[in-house]
Amino acid sequence: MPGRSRRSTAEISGEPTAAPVRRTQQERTAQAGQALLDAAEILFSQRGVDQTSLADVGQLAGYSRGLANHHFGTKAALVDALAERIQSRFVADIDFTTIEQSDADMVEILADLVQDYLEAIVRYADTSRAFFVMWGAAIPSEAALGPIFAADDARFRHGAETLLRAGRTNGTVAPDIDPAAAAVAVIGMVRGIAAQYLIAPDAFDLPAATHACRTFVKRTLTAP
Amino acid sequence: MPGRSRRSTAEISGEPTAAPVRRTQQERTAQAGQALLDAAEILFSQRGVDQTSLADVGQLAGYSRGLANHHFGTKAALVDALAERIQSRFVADIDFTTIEQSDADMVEILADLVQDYLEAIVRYADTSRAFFVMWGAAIPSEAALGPIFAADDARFRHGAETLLRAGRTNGTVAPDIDPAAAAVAVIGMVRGIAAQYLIAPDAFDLPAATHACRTFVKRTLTAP
Amino acid sequence: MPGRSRRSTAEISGEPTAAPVRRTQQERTAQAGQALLDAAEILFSQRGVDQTSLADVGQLAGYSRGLANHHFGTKAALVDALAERIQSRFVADIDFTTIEQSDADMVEILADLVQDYLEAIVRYADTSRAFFVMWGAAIPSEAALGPIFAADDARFRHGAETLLRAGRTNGTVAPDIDPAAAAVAVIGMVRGIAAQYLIAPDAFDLPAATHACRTFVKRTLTAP
Amino acid sequence: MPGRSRRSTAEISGEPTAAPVRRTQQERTAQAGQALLDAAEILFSQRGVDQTSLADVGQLAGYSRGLANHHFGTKAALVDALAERIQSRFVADIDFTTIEQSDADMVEILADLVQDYLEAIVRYADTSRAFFVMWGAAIPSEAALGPIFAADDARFRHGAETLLRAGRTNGTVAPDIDPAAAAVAVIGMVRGIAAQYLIAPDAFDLPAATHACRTFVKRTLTAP
DNA sequence: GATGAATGAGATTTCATTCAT
DNA sequence: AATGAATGAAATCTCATTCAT
Repeated sequence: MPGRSRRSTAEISGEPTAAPVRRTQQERTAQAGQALLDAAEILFSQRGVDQTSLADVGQLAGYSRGLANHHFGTKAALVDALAERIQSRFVADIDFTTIEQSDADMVEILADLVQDYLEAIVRYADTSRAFFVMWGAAIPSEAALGPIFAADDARFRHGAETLLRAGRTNGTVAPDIDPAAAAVAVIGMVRGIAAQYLIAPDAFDLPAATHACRTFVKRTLTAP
Repeated sequence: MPGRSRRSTAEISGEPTAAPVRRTQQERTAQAGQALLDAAEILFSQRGVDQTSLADVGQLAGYSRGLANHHFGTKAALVDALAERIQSRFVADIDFTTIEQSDADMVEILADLVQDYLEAIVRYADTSRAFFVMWGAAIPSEAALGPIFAADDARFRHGAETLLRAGRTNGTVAPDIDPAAAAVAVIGMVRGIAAQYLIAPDAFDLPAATHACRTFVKRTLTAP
Repeated sequence: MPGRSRRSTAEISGEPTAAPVRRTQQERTAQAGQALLDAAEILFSQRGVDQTSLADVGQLAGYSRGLANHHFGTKAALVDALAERIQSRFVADIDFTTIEQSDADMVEILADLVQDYLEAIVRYADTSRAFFVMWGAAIPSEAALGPIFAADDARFRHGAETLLRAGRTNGTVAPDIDPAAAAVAVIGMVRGIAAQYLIAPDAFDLPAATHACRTFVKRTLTAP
Repeated sequence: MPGRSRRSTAEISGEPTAAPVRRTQQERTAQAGQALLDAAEILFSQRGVDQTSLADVGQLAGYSRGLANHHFGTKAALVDALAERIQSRFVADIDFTTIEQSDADMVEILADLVQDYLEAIVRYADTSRAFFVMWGAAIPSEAALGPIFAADDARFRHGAETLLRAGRTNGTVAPDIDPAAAAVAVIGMVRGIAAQYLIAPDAFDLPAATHACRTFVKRTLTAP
């Protein structure tokens, strides 16, 4: 999920948006759609996907029991739409083409991204939890969500791998590092830390773990 | 999940066990219970917890539609029992009291455990997937499974932390490492790699990622 | 249904009519109404009344999801309107007052009508099927359509009875025939043949059955 | 439908059977199944298939809202089962092999069957109406019931055709009659009369129509 | 102990109808 | 006049749970 850059200011309210003045049909529809996704996000984060009914979503959004189904057609479509929205909101806005030609310290950049990600988990706890709930629901081998989250994981790994490859080229990443394998490990580390945190937020010191995570990235990957 | 030591020989059949020689009632009950858990493990790994009915579990186990409920009382009890069984089977059989007095290289031991864990994921794919499915189901803030898996995570972290603390004492772990925070990161890394693998087993090279994971552990934690 | 005379040229398009030159509002409304009925006819014949939604009707007619309801007010009104239209289109254009004074062979006239009817079934298959679908829907004792189709059946029987009565008067129909009862049997025969055909058009030879039907009428009713 | 021989004494109660003492599971199930079909028969005859919910069926049968679905799995299965039951109850118990070698007057036999059928319609009005309701529901070209009732019609036609063919062989049926085509007409006649009657039982004199029907059969088919 | 029939709550989904544009 | 968004009732179907055998 996250990976959003530090200066991002996007807002995720977390509260069902009260419907203000309405204009065109299109706007009404778009507004309803967002309110429904906001509601789904909260409910998924609290109860999980399967324990949330479409009627609950519609009502928390301030609409009728039937609207969620009317708007999305099926529950699967709602889940897809929410996954899509979270992913697009949190996709790192990194210009990889620029990076590939840069002389910057790629390890430092990666360490910052990792830190951003883990800090975003706390800041956008509902959204993050909803994301991880869906990520977990994607694990069963026959899960419909599987391909969607597999693609998301792949995109993330690819981003990290690109950074590492650029770092090997410009000499800031240790040459004996396998970029693809290290990307799996780094993405795994942040996802695994986030999941532990979301299951039991008070069980450990997240800032300390975030710092440890930085240390892992920097000590292991920096060119000697 | 795993963390099981290399020499472990525990069996996870994955198939409904054919009933052998008949013994006492108690043994028959225990056997039925194990067969039901075996079946639940497979179904959870394939479809997830909510998409699996108790009737399915009973029938895949080779018994009646009603047995799973009769045996466990409620579905929640079955889920708990399975979580319990997987956790107890995979608990690392490490003698921490011995370790604490040892002067072995704690980083090496940890690296081996990490590798064991990731190799076990492939070997016991059904069991592992069932575990991660339940782990994911524990993320929603109101999830009944939350405390169970929070405790499991804590036990794991505690094991790693104990190792690291012993390593700092005997000088094999870098003194600037925070054992608790590093434990979170290491456990996160293996769990996160495992989850990525289970969502899309063919998306990356797991042995390479396992090697990268070892590298992270050794480079970051080894005393200079 | 049918009973239409051979020279009838009424058109039943079956396709959503493409809107031609625009005229007055009233004409546009009437045109939309016809297009909606055309669409309903096709859908009823394919799926039945209850499996057809008003939105489907509007869209097949080339209009919006909402128009069918807007135009007819309720679904029941649309069904009534379609029943009405089919019945009025197919009403036999026979001048009974003329016939009653005629000395034509009434058995021959009836046999021709019967044949016309069965030939029209094939020619206007969609319309016919829609009619029989609604006729079937009129059978339940509490069916709203009951009275409508009861009246239609009665009109048909009355037509046949009038012919037979005239035939008895002018000596072309056997005197021992009960006109009312024979009318029931004749109408039943054509309706029953038509229904069998519509349920399984390839199950028998309709022209042969039509010929057999003529034979029944002529042999039974002709005065000796 | 009918065609049942005169001496048949099978009972069709038409009232939800009060559940008496229960024995084995199998008997309980069979009893529930019959009670559900009895209830479905009544409801279908009153309201039609689509206006009858599975919950209504269960409750009229004296069971729970959920039983109809539990027992039959889907609504389509219930409809099939009822169609099957009515057909098997009313299938003419005629020994065709005997008939084919007989010297009996086949026209007389057919006329008796036709009369039996129409008299059964009145005697078993609920069952008959339920049958015709389903027959009507089989008319839409995409109806799932289509094949079921097409097969039933075909069986009936085949029975009549066999009689006529035997009659041509033994000289009791007019040689210029096409057995297959005449069978379509005869079956059509009784079905069509029955349908008219069920739509409006008071609109005409059924005994008179039955007599007319006999006349049609005898005058048309008897060998000169 | 084990089976499976029966219950009934709850979920998704469809759709006629109402209402705002 | 026409569109289509939104509502809410109702239907089918699933399934944990209870109960009789």
